[in-house]
Amino acid sequence: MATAARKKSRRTASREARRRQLIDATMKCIARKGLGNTSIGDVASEAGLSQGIVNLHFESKDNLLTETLRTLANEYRDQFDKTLKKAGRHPADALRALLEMDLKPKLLDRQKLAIWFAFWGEVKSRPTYRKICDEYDRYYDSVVEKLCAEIIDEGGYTNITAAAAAEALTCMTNGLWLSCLISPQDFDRDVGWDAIMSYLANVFPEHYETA
Amino acid sequence: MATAARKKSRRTASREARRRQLIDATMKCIARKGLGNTSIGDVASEAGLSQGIVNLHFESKDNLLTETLRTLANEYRDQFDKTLKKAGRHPADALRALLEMDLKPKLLDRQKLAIWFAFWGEVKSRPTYRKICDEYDRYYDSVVEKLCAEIIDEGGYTNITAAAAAEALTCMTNGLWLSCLISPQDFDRDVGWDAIMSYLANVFPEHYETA
DNA sequence: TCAAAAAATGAATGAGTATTCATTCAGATT
DNA sequence: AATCTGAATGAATACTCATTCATTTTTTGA
Repeated sequence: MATAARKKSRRTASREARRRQLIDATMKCIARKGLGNTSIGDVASEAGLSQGIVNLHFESKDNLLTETLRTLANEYRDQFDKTLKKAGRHPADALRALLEMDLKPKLLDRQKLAIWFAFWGEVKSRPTYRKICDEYDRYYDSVVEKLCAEIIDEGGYTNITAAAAAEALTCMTNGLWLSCLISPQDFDRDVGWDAIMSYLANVFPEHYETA
Repeated sequence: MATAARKKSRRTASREARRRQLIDATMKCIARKGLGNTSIGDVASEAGLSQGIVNLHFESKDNLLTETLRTLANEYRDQFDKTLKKAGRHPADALRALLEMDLKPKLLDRQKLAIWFAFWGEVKSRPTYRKICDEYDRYYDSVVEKLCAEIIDEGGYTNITAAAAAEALTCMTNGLWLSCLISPQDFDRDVGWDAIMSYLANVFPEHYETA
């Protein structure tokens, strides 16, 4: 009947599913409109839900944004750990796999990058964001530095310290993200990969070959 | 008399001086409160002027922000050009000087970094910001790549292309900026410099020595 | 010295937005 | 079927903020 036709098929979902749905909507909005111009109303309508839904599930906008950053960071860490586990025992292979991961389309898409940079852009004025980013970064740095140390040990390299190599590599990937964001036309994944691989080949010649 | 004592010594300034004053105030606000939370009122009171002053001199907030980004970018380019000019003819010296400049306290302070990242964070949703950043970046990249090409030519290096070396170096400095922003406690200018120098020493061994 | 022009002010306007909450509704329980 | 529960709604509230503009202050130059 008339009512059936009008029925909007409204559904209720579990708390966790709704929160995740709203976080996904938030990410889309941030990528499209920027962090500063994303309103709670935007998020709700992106999710196809009503005005009050965000405060119902997250209490405040602040909270929603913090949880969004955490979710983003967790996704990255999961990728990181999965890559590390799959890569096997050889430190040189593991390191290569991690760097490759950073350039894989899945991570290196402008949508996701825009969200990372949106949060990084507020790091100075929002201590919470800084702390979250810092916490995760420390972990990646320690893993990469350890891998470099093992490679240096294996190869008996004296040309470089593990700290310097790790710093160089992590900075390079972060810098590539910025290039991709700012010059998408011009950005070439292969040139990026060449830059990283030629670094490895020059610094750890026993472990990596020039392309 | 009474009026003289009360006189607030209000002054009018030249159009250019006022604009510059307001841009400086904008930068301070962005560093302190973030781009999204900086209001026109904040800027005005940071400058010690009245509510309507920004629209009087810039017509709109959008305009003020765009002009602020341009000013920031111009400042960087001036530094860049001055460094290049002062560095002399040898490409290896010029390259080292440019990289050193990126790590100098003057540029590498969190105040300024916060502003850069604030704008980068909006690049995806504000095409104008992207275009401005892109325009300047292209120039730096071309200079650095040319220097690398000259060094490669001089040294007869076959281990790397100029494009890959330039990409690696510019990415590294940008990545160092991010480290400095996110982990200021932990960040060590010397480790950053080591990372860059060890790269140069390994890739262009005829031109740079290990520290 | 004084009138016209320019600069600056700050109150008023109106659009937008986070948050609240009384009400509605879908689905589970009895 | 009747009742209950918590999810979801969306209008109302109480802000904040960009922009406008009538008015005041300062500068200019005749």
